[in-house]
Amino acid sequence: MTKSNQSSSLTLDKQICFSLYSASNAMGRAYQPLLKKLDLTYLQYIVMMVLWQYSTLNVKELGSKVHLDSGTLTPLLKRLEGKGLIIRSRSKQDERVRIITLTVAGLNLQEEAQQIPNTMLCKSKMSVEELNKLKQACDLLLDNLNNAD
Amino acid sequence: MTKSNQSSSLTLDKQICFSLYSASNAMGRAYQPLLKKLDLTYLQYIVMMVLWQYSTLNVKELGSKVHLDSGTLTPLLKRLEGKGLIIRSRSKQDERVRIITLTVAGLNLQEEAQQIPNTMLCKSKMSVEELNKLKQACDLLLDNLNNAD
DNA sequence: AGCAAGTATATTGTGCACAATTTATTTTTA
DNA sequence: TAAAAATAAATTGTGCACAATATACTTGCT
Repeated sequence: MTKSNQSSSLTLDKQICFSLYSASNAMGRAYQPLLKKLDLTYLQYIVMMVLWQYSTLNVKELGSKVHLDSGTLTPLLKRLEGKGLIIRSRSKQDERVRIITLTVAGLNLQEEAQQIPNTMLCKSKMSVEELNKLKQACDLLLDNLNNAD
Repeated sequence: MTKSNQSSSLTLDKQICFSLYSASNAMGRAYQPLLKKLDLTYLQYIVMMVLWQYSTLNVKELGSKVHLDSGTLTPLLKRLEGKGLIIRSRSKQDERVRIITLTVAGLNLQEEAQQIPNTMLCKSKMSVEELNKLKQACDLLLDNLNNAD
């Protein structure tokens, strides 16, 4: 009576999460040469994208959109401020709240980013249909894990 | 003639890669309470899993299995050695090569990890079929990005 | 043999992620 | 209205990821 070689055995090739993790790392590496031209990291690019869409947000609103907290965002936002892409001001109504606003330079950077999604689509060598199925599965998993029992 | 609201517009909800990235982060967070009992991080758990399967490997072989290089693995392996789970010896034939071997304590840890895959399966609230499709899509994407033009 | 090229691992430096704690401010409630 | 609870953001400390470089050793070439 042995426990090995069952369906849930501890071998790397059966680990769904490890495939997810490796694909996510590979994705980050694939973005890097494209983002180098904009002098952004992947997460900085994501945060800029949120700001291109919403113009102004506080740290909590931003964090809920990107699923990250101030421990990650505060130093990142300081770096974006250092590059002159955003301004970190405080709310007059509630002094606890940091308001993040795009600068003109930050807004103008959007133009340089226009080609990135299509370039990444090509790199993936997958169809839009396949990728959308992948996205839906990831979104479902994220939801299920975040709303745990 | 505006560029906004095209199919490849720069909005977060259309980013497949961001869903992948967020799901991968959420996965790591979900593992953490389970791995805390073994005093392992997610990547340490993955490396131990490879060693439970192969018993002994050098850094390059290990790196090719987990898709990571010595910059990530060397400090991680030193930590596992510090916990008494592995031994980092050198090859007699080729002094450049580090040979990683399980200790008895490292081998015995496998038993405590047996329930983790099933616990994670429950947390995902997804079917094995859905998860396998997700895994296949991730594996394909990883392959396509790694074997770039 | 001697040296150039190649290989395996280690090191360095930057930037996430995240848990845990702290600080500052606001709101609630006794 | 003063203390308690709640909230927003910042800080601290650990451990990845990864590019770039360095070190040490081995192999191939002449």
